[in-house]
Amino acid sequence: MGNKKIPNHSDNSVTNLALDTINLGKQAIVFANTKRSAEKAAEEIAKSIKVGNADLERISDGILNALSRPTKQCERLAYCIKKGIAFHHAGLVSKQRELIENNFRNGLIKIICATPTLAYGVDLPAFRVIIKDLRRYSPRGLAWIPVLEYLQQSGRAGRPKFDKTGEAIAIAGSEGEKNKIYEMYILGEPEDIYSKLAVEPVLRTYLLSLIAADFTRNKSQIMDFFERTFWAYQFRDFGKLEMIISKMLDLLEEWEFIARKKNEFRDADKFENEEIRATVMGKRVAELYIDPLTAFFIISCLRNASDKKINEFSLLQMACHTLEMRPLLRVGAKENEKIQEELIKHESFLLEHEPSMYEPEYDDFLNSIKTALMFIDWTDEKDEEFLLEQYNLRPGELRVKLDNADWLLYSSEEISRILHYQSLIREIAKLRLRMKYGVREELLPLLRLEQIGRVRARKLYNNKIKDIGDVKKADFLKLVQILGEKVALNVKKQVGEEIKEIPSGKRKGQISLVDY
DNA sequence: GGACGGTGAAACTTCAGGTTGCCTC
DNA sequence: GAAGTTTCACCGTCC
Repeated sequence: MGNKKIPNHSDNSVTNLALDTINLGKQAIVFANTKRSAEKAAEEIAKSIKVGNADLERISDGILNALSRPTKQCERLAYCIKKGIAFHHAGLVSKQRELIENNFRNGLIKIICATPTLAYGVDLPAFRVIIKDLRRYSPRGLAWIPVLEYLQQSGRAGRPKFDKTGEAIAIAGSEGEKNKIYEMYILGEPEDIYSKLAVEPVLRTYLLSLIAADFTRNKSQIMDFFERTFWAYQFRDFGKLEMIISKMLDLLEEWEFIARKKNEFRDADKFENEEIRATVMGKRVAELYIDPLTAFFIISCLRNASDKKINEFSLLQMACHTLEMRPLLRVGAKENEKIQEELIKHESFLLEHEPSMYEPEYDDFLNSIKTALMFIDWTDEKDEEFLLEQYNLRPGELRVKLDNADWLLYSSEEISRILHYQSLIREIAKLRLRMKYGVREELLPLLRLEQIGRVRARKLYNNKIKDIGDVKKADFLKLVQILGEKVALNVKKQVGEEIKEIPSGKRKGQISLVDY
C-alpha cells in the first residue's frame, strides 16, 4: 500500500490510473467483475484520449469486421481500439481476442479492461494491474471474491523481461473498504482447495471411464482407486464414500452402461470381486466424455424419436436440456408468456416428457426451450447482431454454445449408430452441418465448396444458383458479380472448370443481381 | 378537454468462465 | 449490491 498521488484527469479513478499508466509509457490490465463493467471502463478511458494512429486504425478495422455484419459490441470495441484501449471477455470472438492479445504484447494497445478470463487463460503480463472491484455478484448478493482469485489477477502485474517491478492496485470505495481489502487480501491466506470429484456428474463420468478403460475390473479395485484420490483424503469417511460409489454403480448398471458378471453361486464375499465391465454403449459414452446421466437422457429421447415425427427443434431441445449445455439462456419474467406460446407451437416435437408448470425443474425446462429457439433462429440464418439484440447473447458466447451443442449432437449421432437408428443418424448429421454454418437446409449443397459460407451461399441461392450443378452451369461473369473475381475463380476450379482468361467486354452492373 | 411530450422517480432486471469429442457428411 | 433499463405517474403545452 504505497502513498502515491495520481493526477486527476476525470472523476473516475480507474480512468485516472489508466491515463497515468500510459503517461509513464507503460501498460495496464483493468479487471472488472462483469462484461458490461469491463466495456464501460474501456469506453470511459477511450473517451478521454484524443490521439490514435494508423496501426490502431488497422486493428480497429480487423475488430469491426470479424463477423459478416458488425454487432453493436464490435462497434463499441472498434471505437475503443482506435484509442489503444480494449475490453476483453468471453463475449468476443476468438479472432478479436487474438488481435487484442497480440497487439497488447507488441505494445500498440495500452490498456485492456477484462473480466477474470484474462487472469486464467492467456499469459499477458502488464506493468500495472488495476482491480476495479473485489466484489462480485453471487446468489446471495454481492460477495468478496476468493483470495486465490485476487492473487491470480494481481499476479499479472510486472513483466519479467521489461520491468523490475509491477504494481497491483485494488480500488476501494471507502476508508473502511480499504482496511477490509488490506486485511483480507494483502495479509490474508488463500483458501483451501477442494476436490472437484465430489460433484456427482464428475464422479459418474470418471467412474464409468475407469471401468470402460479396463483400469478397474471389480468393486474392490474401484474402491482402491478412489481411496487414493484427493477427494477421499479430504472426505475421510470411507464408509460413506463406499456407499456413494455403490449407489452410482447401481445406477450405471440400471442405465446399461456397465454389467456385472453374474456368478451362479453369489454370496456376500464374492460380490466384492464380481467382474464389472462396460457395455458397448457404456464404452462409447465414456469415450464421448459426456455425463452418463446425459447419455441416458439422450438414449431415452432417441428411443422416442425413432417412432415419431421429429424436426430440428426435437434434437436441439434434447441437446439443450443437458448439464453440458449449461448455463442456458434465461427466460425473463416478461418473456415467459412468449416462450410458453412458442413451446405450444413446438410441443408435439418434444422428445422428453414435459414437466408440469408447478414442478421446480420447469424453469430449467423453459430455459432449454429458449436456448433451442435461439439455435433455431441461428439455423434460420439470423446473424450475430440479431441474436445479440433478441437474446442478449454475445458472439463469443454463441460460439461456445454452438461448440457444446455440436459435441452433444455428435454424441447423439454416435449413440444412434449403436442403437441402429439409421434415419436419426442422417437427421442429426444434417442438423450439425446447419448449426456449424447457421443456414437453412436448402444451402447445404453449396457449402461443400471451399470459401463458401453462409453469406455467399445465400447470395448464390438467391441468384438461382442452388447446387454444385448450377455452379457449373453458371455464367462466370455472373459468379464474379456475386462472389468477386478471386472467389469465383476458385469456386469454378473446384467444380472442375479452369478459367484461364477472364472474359472482358461485359462490365460490372450489366447483370442484375438479387442481393440480400 | 384531450392528445402529446418531456421529466424524473420508482420498479425491475441482470450480473465470470471453460474442459471435454471427432473428421466432414 | 449496483448499474443500467423500463415503466409510469405527473405536469405543462399546444391545438
